[in-house]
Amino acid sequence: MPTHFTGKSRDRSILDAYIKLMRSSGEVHSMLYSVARRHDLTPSQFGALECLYHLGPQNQKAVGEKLFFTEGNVTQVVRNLEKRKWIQRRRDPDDARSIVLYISASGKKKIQTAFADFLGELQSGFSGLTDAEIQELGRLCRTLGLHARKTRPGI
Amino acid sequence: MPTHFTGKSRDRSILDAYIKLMRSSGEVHSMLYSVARRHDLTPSQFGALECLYHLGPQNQKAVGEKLFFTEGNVTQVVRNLEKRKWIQRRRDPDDARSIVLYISASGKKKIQTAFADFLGELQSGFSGLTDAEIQELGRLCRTLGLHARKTRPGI
DNA sequence: CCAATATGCTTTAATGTTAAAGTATCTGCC
DNA sequence: GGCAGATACTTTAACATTAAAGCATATTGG
Repeated sequence: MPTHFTGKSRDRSILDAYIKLMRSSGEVHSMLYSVARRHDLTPSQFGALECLYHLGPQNQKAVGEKLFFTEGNVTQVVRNLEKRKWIQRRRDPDDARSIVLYISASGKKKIQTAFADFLGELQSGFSGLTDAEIQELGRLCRTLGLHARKTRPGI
Repeated sequence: MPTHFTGKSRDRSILDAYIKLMRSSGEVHSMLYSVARRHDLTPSQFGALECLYHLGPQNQKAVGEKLFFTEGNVTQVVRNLEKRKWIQRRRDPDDARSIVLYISASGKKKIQTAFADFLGELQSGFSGLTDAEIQELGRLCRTLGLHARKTRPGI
């Protein structure tokens, strides 16, 4: 959202930072999109596989929360991953409502390759920043994210 | 994309910053989403109206580039805005291929209200950061965005 | 124990987005 | 002038996402 808003100084800084935040995250998302595409995945599938790969088996609810999916969306993404044999779904013996997701051997292989590819792209993307700047960016985003979440109505 | 990746130090910083960037931008996008929804707009419609409001009449191509829409998507968003009488579309007399978009009086009113609402949310979201931090965040995002874009294949 | 409510997931319909192919117009080069 | 390629937009089909309603199972309070 480009803007020529001319208001109070802090408001201008906020809008400016907002635009740059959304632009940069958009660019980075484009990277993920093109990497995922190259490996025959959607960004959502990539995220879900990565989540199961690095964090271990979890139920759909947990995956959905981590990736900001809506409930119905998790069902869809997970169904497609199962169709491709990259994950397995098993009823949780302790809670019959819940379905636990396990990444398969082929799923691991798929995400390992795709993830390495993505990391390579990220390295290029972040190449203009020093280590200290990268950490500072992380810190600022974290603070922003927490406040934004707290502020959001209905959560 | 949450991760427990354990690799080289810089890689870890990059992935950590990446996650926080995407989380915070996601939260901020949720703000836009809920504000837009409250005003009976989609985020895309909000963006397009804001663009025409603050930057003046432009053709569809220009709007699409600024908002990262695909061509087909611009057509759709703009058609819906015209249906609601918030914009007008006029052939460019100097280039018959091009259609220039003008925001209408009711469109202005709509975006003024919605934009003020959104700015209020942004102020809350950024309330945890000092002016200097906000500017630093903007600077870091800008650098990242430029590098990421340059890096992206096929642009 | 039972009823009321909450939770985890699925289904559905509406909508948004994308990529690719198509149409009309313009520009540059011979 | 006229052809070849570029440009601005539209259309289409496939797919992703959302909200809302529905279903089965768990949990809580009487």
